[in-house]
Amino acid sequence: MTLLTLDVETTLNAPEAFGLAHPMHPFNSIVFLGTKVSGKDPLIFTESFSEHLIVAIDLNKPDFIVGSNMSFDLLYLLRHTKSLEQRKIIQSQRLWDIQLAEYLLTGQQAKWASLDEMSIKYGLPIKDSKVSDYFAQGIGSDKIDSELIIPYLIQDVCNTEAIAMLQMESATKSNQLDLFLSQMEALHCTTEMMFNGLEVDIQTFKDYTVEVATTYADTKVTLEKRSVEFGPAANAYPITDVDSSLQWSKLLFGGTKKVESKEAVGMFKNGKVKYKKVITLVNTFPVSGVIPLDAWKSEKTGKVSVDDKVLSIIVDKTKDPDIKELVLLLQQYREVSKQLSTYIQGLGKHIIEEQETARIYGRLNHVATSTGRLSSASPNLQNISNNPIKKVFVSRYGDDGQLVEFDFSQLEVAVLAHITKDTRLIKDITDGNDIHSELYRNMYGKYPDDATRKWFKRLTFGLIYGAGANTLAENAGCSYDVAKNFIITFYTRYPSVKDWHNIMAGSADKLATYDYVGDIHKLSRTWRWISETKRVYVFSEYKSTYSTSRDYTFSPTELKNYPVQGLATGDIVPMMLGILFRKLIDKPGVKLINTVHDSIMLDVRNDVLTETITEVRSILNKTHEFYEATFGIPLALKLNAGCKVGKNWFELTEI
DNA sequence: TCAACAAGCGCC
DNA sequence: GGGCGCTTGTTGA
Repeated sequence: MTLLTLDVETTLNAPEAFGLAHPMHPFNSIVFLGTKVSGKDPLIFTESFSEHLIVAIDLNKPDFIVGSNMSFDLLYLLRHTKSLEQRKIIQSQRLWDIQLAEYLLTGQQAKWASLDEMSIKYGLPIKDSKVSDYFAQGIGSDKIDSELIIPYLIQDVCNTEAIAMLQMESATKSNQLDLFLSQMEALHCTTEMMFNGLEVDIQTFKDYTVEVATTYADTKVTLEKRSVEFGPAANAYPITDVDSSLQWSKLLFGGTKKVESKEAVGMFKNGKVKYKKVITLVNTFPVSGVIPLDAWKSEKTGKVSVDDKVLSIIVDKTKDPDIKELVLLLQQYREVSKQLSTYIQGLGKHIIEEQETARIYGRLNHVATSTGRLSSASPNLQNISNNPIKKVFVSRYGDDGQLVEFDFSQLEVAVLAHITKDTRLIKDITDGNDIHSELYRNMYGKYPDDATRKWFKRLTFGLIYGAGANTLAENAGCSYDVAKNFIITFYTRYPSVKDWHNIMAGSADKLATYDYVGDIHKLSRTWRWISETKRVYVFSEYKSTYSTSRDYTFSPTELKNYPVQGLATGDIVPMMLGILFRKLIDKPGVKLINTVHDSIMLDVRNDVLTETITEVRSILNKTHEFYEATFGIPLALKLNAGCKVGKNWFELTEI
């Protein structure tokens, strides 16, 4: 086994808003590259970084390139390459990221494990903190004495290599290598996506900014005016900040306000009365006229929620037209304010303009979630509103290209069918039956219309996520009896789903053990469950909300959902990301640019559009074959992917 | 003054 | 009901 371990030290020149070390920022570059080949001494390079790496690959033919949080290093190295050929050599290698490996080995418990943390765990010497202190102060490697940084870098690569060796041994023992290798391929893919970034149309962005900012300003002024004018009761809580949910709660549902008054406490020698400022708490009048449910009250603060759901209930129930108008206005304000601050200003901060391009380079994280899903940050490109803001994301090829989005159809339901092996659910999905409509018919004897189906879907998803009848009713806005009846209908139609839910709950209770923290055992138990892909899930007991016989219980929702979410969007989608990466990386005019849980987005030049869509579709429709080839287990049903194409992310049409 | 927490809300 | 990340206001050291 030959490992080629690497670590880069870089400048920290990007503006604060980007994160000083942003690997795609033009102000940043590598200062030192440290490499180590198994059995040899480490080497330090101060120039021609990618060339040196390529020479090392060529000479040593490593089995793996090893690093910690490798996408960081790889993005720098890819940026430093001078040709596509050089990039291909780096990207042809297999990877072993010790941070990702640690995350998988610990059942997603070690999130963002640092090299220091791992060094301690694996019994290795940890480094002097002087260099880390400089980094913490925003001083880049170019400004640090190389006498100081070189030993630091050498120790890093040595520890990284040693950790990788121990992890490989461990992963082999636990039979997890298939999963690890698949996940490392996915890491290559997401690194490529981060490298490519998303092209932004600056003019569209500016126009949309003006539009939303205007609406925002108008709405805010009106809302402020109305909230001040408003006062059927003299002691209603005064709104001084329309962004404060606390103030709205006190206005709508009552609370306390501080009232300042003067109190005579005696007399000065000159005969004047001596006063003291006194602050008294006064109860304020609840203007909404709606009695809040206990469920709306925060457990920790006792505050009554004024989220959108509660506001809608007030709008429905209130008899006072002024209240209704005020609350509707608040809902409008909340919406436009979210758009402006999170999406317009938030995205704007991340645009990097260079020569002819304007791009957003977000981060796709592999070590952030409990289920193995990917997450996205800086900015989060997985929660962009489905509204015209998405028009700003366009093809980098301009009029000569299109954005293409592939979506797995009802992925989590299909994966539930696979896990539970429920024959009816497998048949429904395979035959293309709409499970929501079928369940509705089972319950009511007829098929639903479109609006009814849309409402009814919430019940299906709620159940898959593990909700009980109470929460189901609350969330879907139906009676407890309807929710209860739905659960019976679902479990009757798909009995193996019921069995599996019961088995998970029963096994957790039966097989859980008390872990030790130091030498004291924890009050709550832990259950480690290993999936067929050998991904480990860790379930812990929580303090019961209800007063049951036991103080701590497992969350049934976690037990029901982790395995489904994990297999679907933690194992299967990343596996396909890795496969697509290998198939598409050599193709001119095709760029992998983003993934949102069950979807994969490409930027494609028009001259290769048709062939690319045909190829990707055919690959994704063979997901079951890749699954069996990767994990040695047949998938109980075929997965299907849809495809949408368009000039921008908002205007995509199904093809 | 700053960091942590809470509320709220966007996506799958 | 599950999983995230970002923005704003609040709170408390």
